[in-house]
Amino acid sequence: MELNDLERQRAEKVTRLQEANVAPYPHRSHRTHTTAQAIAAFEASVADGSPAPQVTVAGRVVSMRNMGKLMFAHIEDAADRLQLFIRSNDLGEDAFNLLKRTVDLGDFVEATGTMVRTRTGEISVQAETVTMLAKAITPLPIPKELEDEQGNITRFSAFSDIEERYRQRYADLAVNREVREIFRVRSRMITALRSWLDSHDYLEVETPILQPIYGGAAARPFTTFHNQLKQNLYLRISFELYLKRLLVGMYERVYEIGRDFRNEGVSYKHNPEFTQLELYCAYTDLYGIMETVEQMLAHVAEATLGSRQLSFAGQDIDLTPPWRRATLRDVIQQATGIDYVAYPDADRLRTEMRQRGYAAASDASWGHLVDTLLGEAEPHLIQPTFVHDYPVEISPLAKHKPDDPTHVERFELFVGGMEMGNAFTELNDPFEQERRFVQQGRAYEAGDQEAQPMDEDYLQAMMYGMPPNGGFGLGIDRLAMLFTDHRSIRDVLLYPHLRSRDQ
RNA sequence: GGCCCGCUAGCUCAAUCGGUAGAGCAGGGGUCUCUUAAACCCUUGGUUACAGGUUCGAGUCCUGUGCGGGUCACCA
Repeated sequence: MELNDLERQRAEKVTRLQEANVAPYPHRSHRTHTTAQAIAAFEASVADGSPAPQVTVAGRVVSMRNMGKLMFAHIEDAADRLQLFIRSNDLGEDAFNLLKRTVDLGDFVEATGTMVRTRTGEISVQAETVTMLAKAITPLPIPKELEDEQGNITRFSAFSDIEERYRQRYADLAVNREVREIFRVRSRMITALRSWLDSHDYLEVETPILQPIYGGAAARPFTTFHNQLKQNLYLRISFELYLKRLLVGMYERVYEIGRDFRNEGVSYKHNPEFTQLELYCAYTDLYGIMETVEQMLAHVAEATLGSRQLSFAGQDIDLTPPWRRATLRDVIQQATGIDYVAYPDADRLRTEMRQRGYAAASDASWGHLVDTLLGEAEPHLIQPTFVHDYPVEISPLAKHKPDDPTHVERFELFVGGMEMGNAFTELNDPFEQERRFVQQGRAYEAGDQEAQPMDEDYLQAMMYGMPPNGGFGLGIDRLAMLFTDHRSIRDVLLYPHLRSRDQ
């Protein structure tokens, strides 16, 4: 370990404790109360006139005010802070002086004593003993805080360097309480999703992450290799094909929450690995899925935030069903003035787009150009909106509309200007599915690296008969962004992907 | 990948036209038995991201590299 000056001073304090026969890292704590429980116990004793409770509390030292033979400190545990009122008289001179010479901000300590109210009215522990639980060596950037009459907290020189916060998330979490809350919200949100799905007869399953053939989405995969089997493998880009095989196997409602991996650009809304919910439901279709999604997410919002209304990027969003439904054609026409149906091939659509001042890559297929146009509309889709009826070219796993073979029964869900999810009436005709795979193969050979490879085993499954069904995929990270009002996916990932830094 | 911005003490930030690298907090030494951004006195701490260049002299100007942020492209 290479230590800087401050760390060296703290390491010396470890030695000082050892010399005084005090363990700097004792095996266990003897906490009897969390800080909140200690305060509650004190208030209860005041209410019924019983003697003030004796407690042992534990936590990280987050502030200290030393006054010679008297010391005030706050400790913080997972939820709250509590003041320690430490007097030389109560501890004994030796113990008090040792504490004074060895304790730093950031250390974990335990204090035993009686709950009291100090002269300024703050509920505190009047400590009889203060024990080191874990000496911190690297100083944590714990900011000073000022709380006004209304309880508003002003922080001074808070740890705010974005890069360091991501790289050393433990330090970020330790000193920025609101960051801890983000991940509590995220966890509640996922719990609520599971609970809703479980109570609607969905079975949670797990499917392979290491796959010999990837598929189910338009994306480039990560590749890896099994040494002993000498087998090339891909990290999954979606769960879709494995989940739909389970409908062949007579489960009617299945879902999985897990990680997808896509070997693509990193941005404020893309991380190389991200969390996805996919669900499949037999005997329903795209329109049934719309209702499922509305009900589910309205429930999740209430269970997580206590409301169906939320605020994201300065805009009020209402998740109360029913949600707006609009065709892709209408949405694009409203945003760009272009009716893509009137330009049914890539050359004509490209020309029209360029005339109207939109970028259109020379090598882009018609489907990609339509997708580019959707990108123009996306930022305007603030309230929850099901954008439905997509061109078949960019939807190889969806069933076409009964009256229009050029479009499929598919929607993408947009909220807050972000794409949140994607759903189809799932294709279950093995002959049609084979033609779509062949078409994708041609696209791949033509240079589309996101085209999906043929999956013979998936076709085999479908040939045994797959019930008509609807499926839905939801970006959990993006939902977390929405629920916590953060515009960067990195803010809702505990450990976002970052480049390695030179040592 | 293109373009723009950033990187200075443990943390948050200064540093004028290119002229001795500073402050607050944290740390160390003191005073102080009801403080709460405690206060007061003294004080340690720097490869200015890295490598090179221009210059008598570079945190500052130039080139390159790294990392991050933004944006465009890509990406359902």
